[in-house]
Amino acid sequence: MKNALTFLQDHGIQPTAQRVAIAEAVLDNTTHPTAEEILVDAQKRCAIVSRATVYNALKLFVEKGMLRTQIIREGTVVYDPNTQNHHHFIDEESGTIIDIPWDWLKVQGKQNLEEYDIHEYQVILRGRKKR
Amino acid sequence: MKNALTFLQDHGIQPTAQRVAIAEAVLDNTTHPTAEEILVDAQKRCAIVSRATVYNALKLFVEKGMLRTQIIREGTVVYDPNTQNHHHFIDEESGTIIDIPWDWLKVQGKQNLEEYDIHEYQVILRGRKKR
DNA sequence: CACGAAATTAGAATTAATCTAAATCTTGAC
DNA sequence: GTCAAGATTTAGATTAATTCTAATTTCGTG
Ligand SMILES: [Mn+2]
Ligand SMILES: [Mn+2]
Ligand SMILES: [Zn+2]
Ligand SMILES: [Zn+2]
Repeated sequence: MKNALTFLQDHGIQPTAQRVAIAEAVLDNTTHPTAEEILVDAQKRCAIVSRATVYNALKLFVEKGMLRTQIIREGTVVYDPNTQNHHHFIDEESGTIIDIPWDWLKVQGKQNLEEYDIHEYQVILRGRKKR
Repeated sequence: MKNALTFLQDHGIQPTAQRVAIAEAVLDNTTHPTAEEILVDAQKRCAIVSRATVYNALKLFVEKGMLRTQIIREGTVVYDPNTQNHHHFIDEESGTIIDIPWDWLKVQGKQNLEEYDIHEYQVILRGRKKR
């Protein structure tokens, strides 16, 4: 369980009440929430937080490397507190996005991509989670 | 070079002038165009085509298996006439999306995903194309 | 030709995200 | 302690992708 206040300070971010509430809403959240979902959660943490502030703060958190965005859902960006390399499984029934540990999968054949300078990659899997 | 008229008929789609223009705009287009880009292209092919018809037709083409959508660009869906399994490389400078042949890469370790029923997957690579 | 179904359309509506410009905090220099 | 400069927050306007609506046009068939 990450301490939001410490986490903000460690990333050189001025910790305001709003930013702490937003950080708490997203840092331990493994569901890959949208900005709107983070807004709703942050507002429950008894702070006065506007939509604009949530967008501003999330953009800042991404710039500072606290979070990443993932382009994985149609129509909306999702935020990911897992900044390590990892893959994603998307449940086609529910839309749930699940982290897959980096070392569960091995991608071979990248020597075929000599003309490409690869900065990062991931496997995106779609299907149904059993049971 | 695919014949748009024949292609529509083969997929059981009534070939109207608008649909032919839209199909011509997208079928040989390897750039992963957006609906808006397809609209502009289709309108050049001297047909009267509205934005609503482009969205209607693209949705139909996807339902009929002529095209796929890819969730790969922020803020907008892109259309892909390549319906075979393949991977994608995204040039971070230009935003260009490039098809990577399926057999260039091998994903190993899927036995770690026994709890998941995988319907499809792809590798998404980001970086810079050299030269 | 006539008629019902299919297709097309302009524009309204919806939604995610960004922008604007004013109000409110912080902070550090004095 | 005071206060200006800069940082932060905000409501509401704006933009952009997409969908919806309801009216019009076109098509296929008898
Ligand atoms: Mn979500
Ligand atoms: Mn494009
Ligand atoms: Zn993730
Ligand atoms: Zn493709």
